[in-house]
Amino acid sequence: MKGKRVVSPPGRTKIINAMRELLEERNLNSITISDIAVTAGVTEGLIYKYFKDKRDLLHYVLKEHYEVFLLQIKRDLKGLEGALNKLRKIIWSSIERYANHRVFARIILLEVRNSDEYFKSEAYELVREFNRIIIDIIEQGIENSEIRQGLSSSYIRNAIFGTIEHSCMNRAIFNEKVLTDETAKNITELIFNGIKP
Amino acid sequence: MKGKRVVSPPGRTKIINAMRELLEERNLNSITISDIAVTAGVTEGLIYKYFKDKRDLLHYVLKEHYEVFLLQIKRDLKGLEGALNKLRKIIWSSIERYANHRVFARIILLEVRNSDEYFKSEAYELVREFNRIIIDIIEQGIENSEIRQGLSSSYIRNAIFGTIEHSCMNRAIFNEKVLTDETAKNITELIFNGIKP
DNA sequence: ATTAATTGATAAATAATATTTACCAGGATC
DNA sequence: GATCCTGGTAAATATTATTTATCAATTAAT
Repeated sequence: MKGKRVVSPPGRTKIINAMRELLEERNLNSITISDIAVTAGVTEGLIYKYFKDKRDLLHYVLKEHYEVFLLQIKRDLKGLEGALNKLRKIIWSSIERYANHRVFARIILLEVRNSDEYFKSEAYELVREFNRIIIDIIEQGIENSEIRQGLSSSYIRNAIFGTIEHSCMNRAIFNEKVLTDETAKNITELIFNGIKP
Repeated sequence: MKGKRVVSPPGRTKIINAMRELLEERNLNSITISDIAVTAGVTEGLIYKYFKDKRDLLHYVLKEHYEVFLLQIKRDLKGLEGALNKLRKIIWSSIERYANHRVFARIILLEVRNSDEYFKSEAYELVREFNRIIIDIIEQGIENSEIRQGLSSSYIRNAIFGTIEHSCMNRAIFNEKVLTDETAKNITELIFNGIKP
């Protein structure tokens, strides 16, 4: 019954899991192809069977993470009314994601943005999709006067995500705990005060 | 007359300049030791005479940049009164720095934070010094009621620098122009609204 | 002034990593 | 039963980073 390619071959799965496992503790640069192969229990060559190179694998891991994140975000927004309510939810959910998934935080905050290939990757496509969702909400908020006019939507987005990312950076770098609720509350309050009409 | 080690040997200077030149256009990962040596017109071995490895050289380049940045910031603050006035100046100066120095922006926003050695480097020491200056100003602002209470100083700092960094990220990545004055104005307005009592 | 140390630099060897290639075994296919 | 995918291996090769041995020109010391 199972379609054309529902399950990925065992070796491939082991490689992906090995990469995740290694990224939990170390940064990309210190992880070698050989490390990945040993951790996965496969041969180095197999990695190149399924991925172009180390970064390609990295982008794939990010893509998987981002897919579930985006799905969660979309579900979170269902049934909510009002731009600010939606933004509040997105802020909380984003922080919660970084707080509970160090690998996700590390990849996106520290590892991908310094390579050209990332911006051609499927993972980046998902990031852009998320970005469009945010921008739409902000513009809707400006339209119905929940958010004051005169500030371009991209500044507001930068403020929201810049603040979130900075607040979660030490989580990614030093494995410091992030208090999701408190952080979300403070950031939301600060930003909402800043953008209210 | 010249002191113990005022001038660095020509080869060393050429290496540092080569690294700066290459970082103007490409990311660290795509720059090889050989690239640096060729650009500098020296042999590869010489690089290891003066620097532990590629990252050590990167940190040195950042340190040089940060020294002049910090000096400028300190001068900027002279004669200013009031926490908000000082913060406004720091925001403008930081944006201006990123806007006019792509190498500086690239190194600090994209290249260093994913390695452990960075956090032991002299460059990072300077970053911490800057950070202390900011935190002091914010706390002083809270004390004399220019800034409202109840928000911890580190949240405010995260908001300020997260927003700035996010706003300058596309400058570092895609070499997009940053409109310093406009960006500074918008960010300042947004943040100050967010933190006023 | 002559020798010894230090300094700035090179060229070549070695080590570490990444990547490609050739090959193999076990199904599915026909 | 021959053929052809598929998932996989092992070994060769390429690329990049790093170390070592050496040298000429100063500088310092006798």
